[in-house]
Amino acid sequence: MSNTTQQLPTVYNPAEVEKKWYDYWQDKNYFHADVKESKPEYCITIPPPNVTGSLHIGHALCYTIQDVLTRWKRMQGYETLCLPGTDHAGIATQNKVEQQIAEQGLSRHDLGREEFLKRVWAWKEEYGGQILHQFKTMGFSFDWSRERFTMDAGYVDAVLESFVRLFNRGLIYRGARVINWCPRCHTAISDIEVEYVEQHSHLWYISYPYEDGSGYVVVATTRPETMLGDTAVTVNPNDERYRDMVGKSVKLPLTNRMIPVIADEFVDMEFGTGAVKATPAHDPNDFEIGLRHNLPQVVVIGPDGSMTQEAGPDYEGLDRYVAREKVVTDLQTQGLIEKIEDYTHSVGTCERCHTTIEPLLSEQWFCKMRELAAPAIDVVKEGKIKFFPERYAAIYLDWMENIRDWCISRQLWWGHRIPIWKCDDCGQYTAAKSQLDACSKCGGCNVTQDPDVLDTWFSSALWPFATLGWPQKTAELEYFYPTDVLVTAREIIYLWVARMIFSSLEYLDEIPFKDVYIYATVLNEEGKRMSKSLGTGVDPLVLVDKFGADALRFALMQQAGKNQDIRFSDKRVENVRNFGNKIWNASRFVMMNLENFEVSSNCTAANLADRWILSRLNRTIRTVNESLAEYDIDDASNALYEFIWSEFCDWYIELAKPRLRGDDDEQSQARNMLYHVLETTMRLLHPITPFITEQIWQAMPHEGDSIMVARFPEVEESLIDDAAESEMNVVMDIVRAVRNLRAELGVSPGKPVDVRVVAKDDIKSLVERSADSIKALARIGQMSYSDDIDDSEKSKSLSANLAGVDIYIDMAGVIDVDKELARIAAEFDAISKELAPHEAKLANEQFVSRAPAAIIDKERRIVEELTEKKQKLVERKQLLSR
RNA sequence: GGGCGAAUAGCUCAGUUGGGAGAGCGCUUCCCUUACAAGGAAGAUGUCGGGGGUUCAAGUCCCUCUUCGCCCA
Repeated sequence: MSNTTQQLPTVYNPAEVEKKWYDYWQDKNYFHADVKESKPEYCITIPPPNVTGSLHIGHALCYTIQDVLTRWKRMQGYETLCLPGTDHAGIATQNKVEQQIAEQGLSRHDLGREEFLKRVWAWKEEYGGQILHQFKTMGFSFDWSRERFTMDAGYVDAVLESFVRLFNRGLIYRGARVINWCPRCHTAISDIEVEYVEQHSHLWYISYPYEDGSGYVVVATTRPETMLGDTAVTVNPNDERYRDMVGKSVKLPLTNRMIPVIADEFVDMEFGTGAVKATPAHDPNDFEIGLRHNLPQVVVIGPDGSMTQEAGPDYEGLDRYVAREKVVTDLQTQGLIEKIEDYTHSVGTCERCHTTIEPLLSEQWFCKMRELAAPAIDVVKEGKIKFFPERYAAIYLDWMENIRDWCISRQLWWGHRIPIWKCDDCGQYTAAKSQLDACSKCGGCNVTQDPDVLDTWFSSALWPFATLGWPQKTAELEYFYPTDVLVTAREIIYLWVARMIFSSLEYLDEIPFKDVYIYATVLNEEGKRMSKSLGTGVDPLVLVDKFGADALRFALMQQAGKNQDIRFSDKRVENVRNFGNKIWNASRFVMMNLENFEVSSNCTAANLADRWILSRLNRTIRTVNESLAEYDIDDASNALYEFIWSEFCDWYIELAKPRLRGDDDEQSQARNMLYHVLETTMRLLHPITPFITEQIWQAMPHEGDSIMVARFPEVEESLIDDAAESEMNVVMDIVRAVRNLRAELGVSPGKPVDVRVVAKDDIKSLVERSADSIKALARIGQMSYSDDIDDSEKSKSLSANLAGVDIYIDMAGVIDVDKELARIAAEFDAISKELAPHEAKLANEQFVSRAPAAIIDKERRIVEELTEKKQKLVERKQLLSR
């Protein structure tokens, strides 16, 4: 050990060391995992972030969890692979590049498909995957040599392979259904890409006259312009108000069409008048109703958001919102608006461009889901895949059991082009992995490939196995698959977790991962969702600059439990930065005392403090391992925080100080213990705060090249020592009591006080054995013992009364009697208050007869203890009052 | 509308099978004691959201209400 440790700065500076160690780990190739049949494996394929993305706090949380697990398992001796990559993010990426070329006044149509895609690739090469570099700042130990992208060659092959298999199984079909259409992006988008926004609008009540002239039925709607596409009025069959109307026809205002009144259970009798209009081409629910009742589907709003020819000559070509105004005005003119109410409801908007989504009847490719879903339901029901927290399994199952067919086509250019060719001669579709020149059905040459691309989720559903080489039968797939855990956000359960599961079962007949851990949503200090558009986001990299990656990681992990959402604030990270500094200084202290230190392999306790700290250390090791296994990373983090700060630093180091000034044996023992406990603690902490632990570990005597490949601590049960812990608690109580008295007396901290200890039997022996410790920690000059002391002496002293032991500080008669009496009175009240419920329990016959003996004993002990304290206070009061 | 979660110290949150209410931040007092002032020591602070119920015993289990949040429709 060099002397230089003494010159180490008293403040830990993360910026100086973090990059250095990350480079070191990469140089040593520690992140890389290979097929090693002799070793157990552990594998995570990280949920690929969007290639357009940059790191936000939710990512920081999600991927830190994965890195903690990865580092933990690696240290436990598993061949550990954490495989990174990005997702091509069809619509998001395409939008980025469209915005870019729009600055030059160009649209993608001006460039043409081929040229546009070149631009997108160029953009991807230059700006894409920025987030992966940011991951390095966070210290993530991902195997960069295996980085994947959902559009790299091998991955494309996996996508084509899976598509062709599904198509040939008859699970992919073309159909017309109501999908989420973005009139600005001109594409279908998935449910998750729809953001619901509260809007203040109106509820329009429109009268539809009965054909037979017998009056009107009034329907309420939030979208009057769609009435032009109505093909029925729907009521609930149980609704008595309308029972007689079902089967009648009404005249659809502003058109010449007659539409029927039908009955369908779906209708909510409470909404509006209980009668609603059905527009099968512009509402997903009405679409379903339409199918059940064979209603025509009239498309009145086109893909660009303006009214179609079907809307009639008065409206054709008008924007849907202009048409809304006109429809209302025209209806009012005819006296057909019964009333208009204010109404607030959620409106779907495109998450990319915030245009209001148009539910639109559209020809798309769909994937049949029932058959695929069935085995995916079973594996969760049978517990082959477990959710953490468990409750999310129900959410998954509920969605799976009510699954709808999946719209997989997108009217975009950036993505995996759908490998289907349509034959212009026979009209048949053929799916093929490579360019098709002739129709597989009729042999004709007039085949054209479908212009659309696949939903991005179609490809990312293959992530856990496509990244490991599927459809090739690779050694990686054989060895690392199924992966161990998927860590993801709850809104992804349907779109991703579910699809990964059924895809894996379909193509590999195997689950993709054993566990699914759903992490918390990160909120800001006000409890609002962090969002870039709301400006409520926190940039993790700013926090890393300010406090270090370790601090951010630990702060997130402290809150990464199974319950609540996380309210995040800088203050927490700052606090952890201080914790890091504490560790740093504790380490400096230990290292200052390790000159010429030889590591000895065995470390045995020589006294109570040693037994205690080893016991506490091993309890911490147990907690950390057990908690990580259950994804209770908050528990692991807090156990470490508590152990390091409140036990090792506050007590053990202080207890070691006098021993370090003692004889050679004592010194050697203390140094050995300090070294051992600190070194073990660093290994235990490493998965959460990799940088500082490496920095300290490297500065200590150590075996091996890096803490990240050192062995993770395992609990030694034999070192867990209840007796030592309870004895140590007595010692700590005595020290606290003396300090308390000193504080009350206003004795300056440096000045020793003389103390008389009155205790009997085992406590007395304990105090005698631990005298050096107690004297050092409480700054006691002379400490004397006796079985009792006489009243005159008592009256000259200040005292503290603990269980089995009393402490007196001789005041040489200069006690402020009034002050002391007041203190006694206050303590008496406090103890009485504490005692009352326990006495009440024991006075209760029911309790004594029914409660377990151990509990009754415990209550008796409490009462005895408190009563004794009370009694002593009474005596003391009498003494002082004389 | 359906489902889920939350309500504990001024603030942010822990509280495992029911058995003496905890931490961090903030606050008060004292202290630069040779690891650390990003620190140390000593303190103060709670009708565990309201109301019922089960039990010898409820922050913890059950019912109900209120208020927030999320997911789905």
